[in-house]
Amino acid sequence: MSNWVIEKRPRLSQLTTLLSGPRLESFTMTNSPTRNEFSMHRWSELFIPTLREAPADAEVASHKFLVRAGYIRQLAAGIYSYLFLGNRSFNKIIGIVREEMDKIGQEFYLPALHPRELWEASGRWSVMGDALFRLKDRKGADLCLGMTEEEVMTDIARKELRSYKQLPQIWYQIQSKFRDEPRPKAGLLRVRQFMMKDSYSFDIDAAGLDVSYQKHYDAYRRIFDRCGLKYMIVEALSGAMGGSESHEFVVCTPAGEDLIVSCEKCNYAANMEKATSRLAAVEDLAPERDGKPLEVHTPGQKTIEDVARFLGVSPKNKIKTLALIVNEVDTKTGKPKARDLVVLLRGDHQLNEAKLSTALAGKESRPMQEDEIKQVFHSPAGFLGPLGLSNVAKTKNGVFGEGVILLVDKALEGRANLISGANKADYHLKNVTPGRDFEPTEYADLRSVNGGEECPNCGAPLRIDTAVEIGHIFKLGYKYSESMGARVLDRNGKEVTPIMGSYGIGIERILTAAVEQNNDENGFWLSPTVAPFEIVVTPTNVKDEKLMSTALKIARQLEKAGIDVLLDDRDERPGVKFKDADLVGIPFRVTVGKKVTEGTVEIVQRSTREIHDASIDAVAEYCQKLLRPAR
RNA sequence: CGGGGAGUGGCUCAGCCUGGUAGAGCACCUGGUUCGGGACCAGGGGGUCGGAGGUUCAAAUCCUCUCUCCCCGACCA
Repeated sequence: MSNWVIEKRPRLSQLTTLLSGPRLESFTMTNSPTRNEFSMHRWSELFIPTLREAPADAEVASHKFLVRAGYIRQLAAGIYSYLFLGNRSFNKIIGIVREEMDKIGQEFYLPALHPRELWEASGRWSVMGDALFRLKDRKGADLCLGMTEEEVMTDIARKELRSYKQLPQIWYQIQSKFRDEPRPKAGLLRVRQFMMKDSYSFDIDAAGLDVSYQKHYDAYRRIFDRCGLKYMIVEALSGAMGGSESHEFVVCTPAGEDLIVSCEKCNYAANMEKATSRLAAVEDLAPERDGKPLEVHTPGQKTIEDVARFLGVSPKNKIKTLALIVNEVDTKTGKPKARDLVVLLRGDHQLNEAKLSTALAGKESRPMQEDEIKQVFHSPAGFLGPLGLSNVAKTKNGVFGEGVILLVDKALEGRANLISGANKADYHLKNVTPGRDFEPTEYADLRSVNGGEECPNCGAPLRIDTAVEIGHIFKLGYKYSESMGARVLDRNGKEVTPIMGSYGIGIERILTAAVEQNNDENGFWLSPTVAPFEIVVTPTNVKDEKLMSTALKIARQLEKAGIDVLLDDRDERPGVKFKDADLVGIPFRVTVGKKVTEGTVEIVQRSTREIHDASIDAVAEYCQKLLRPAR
């Protein structure tokens, strides 16, 4: 019997003895250079259920390949099990995150199950709506599953932090998070349970927060670099409540759901919720007659395009009028109340709901119903405009006064002789000039950027890409520390509220993005730093003792060199083994085949398909050289 | 929540329209021949046809209800 059979891993019965015995610590399963013979990873003994075909319900590449490669299996909509390979890759990603985070902060492990009271203290019990998983315990008390851990972290801070001397603090954890997504999709891209690294910083002042923020910015770059991702850092919306700065780390891929605006020339990049652009000048129409608003008959012309065509003008000279209702809370009674909101945009522009929400200090809005429109405009939809609105609200110190809120996009500021609806069926108005014919409550940036518009920094054309968000950092400000009552004494013995930052990384999104970024028709490849194994050693025929002993020898050499190696010792035809090796994401393959008689084996790079011949004794050295750039 | 689609062996699917008691390919098990890109031959195991109710002598197939999954939209610090 050849020696490789003798050295097989112990059977389960032996294993039990080993695990209960004193050698427990030597039987670890991680990538350890001191691994013993027992821990050699042999494909024939592992559970790596590869599939020839993708499941019918998989659409995006990462979903298809992660299932086919035996990384994951679906348990329910948006809930996945990670099998052996998936978990290994996962743990490597987490390892990198942990190493880099440990350089700037301290790891905690917090509960996933939170009491209602905590989320009521921050106000998010009601704000989060259906996205929050809620449950009751046996006593009927309300609990929820954490989506993020601002509340828990801030709770610790408010109970423990007393003095400026204890600041700054950066606390992080790596934990399952739960979100009851209305529509989970695309495999691991949008799920209901996911692993997240989340960290929180507590500083005495804004300058301190800047430092904590920058530390995260730098750590995130190191993390994503080490994971081998090609990513972008873009400006993001910091939220309506007190936030001042925010960046998203994104990977561009058609499977993504975020829209990213970036400049082709300079380094300007922002997500759609935040992006702005410089607009090319538009020529205003010449005034007609006396230049005052003038009714024109426009029978049945309801859409912007209809009217523009009918009157022979560009949509850029038209005002788009949107009728909305804002949900407010009455400051006196504390009861919810609805308020009319009219938004004006240039005819060819689209409303950006995130920007609108910012302009409304975070309040939610919805389109008006037909009867509400009638009541406010005394006109059917399709012919709405700002003129004739009664009781338009004024702004005092940034606060809206009583009346209808009229928000006008900045692209309309300074324009003249525009066309708007006349608030009368089948009529529009010419010569409408903002500031003269009507006074807005406020001008604001409310529109979405279109591809091809000019970069706000340098004027070069902007492009729009879809992307996956893999990390997000932002300055929270005082939102949680204030509402939950975290206070410390400063240098002067005065009580102050610490300023916070919050920072997240989606662990499965790193894996997903990597697969999206690196795949072909046969499978995908990962950076050696996050691949479940760095090298797979593939003897083409396991019944050939010469091949098999050589393969085993090489695998041992590689392990001794500290390389994470998988030995494909299955009694399968070479084609099957090659196909599987191509599929499962391992970046290098050592093929032990017919060239062994000449004393060489092949080293195949999965990404490029480059083949290098190496002499059997020099394989380890060669592989180390290949792996070095990634490590 | 609105619209669309799909649930039949582990995977991909056929059968349903026109009811007669379930099939293919792959995977799996045994034996044999093979062995550098998902082999071949022979034999074999495996299915409450998503669930419940109804119609019928008889239901994967027709009817009603329901559950689940996928896609588009709404939604999404």
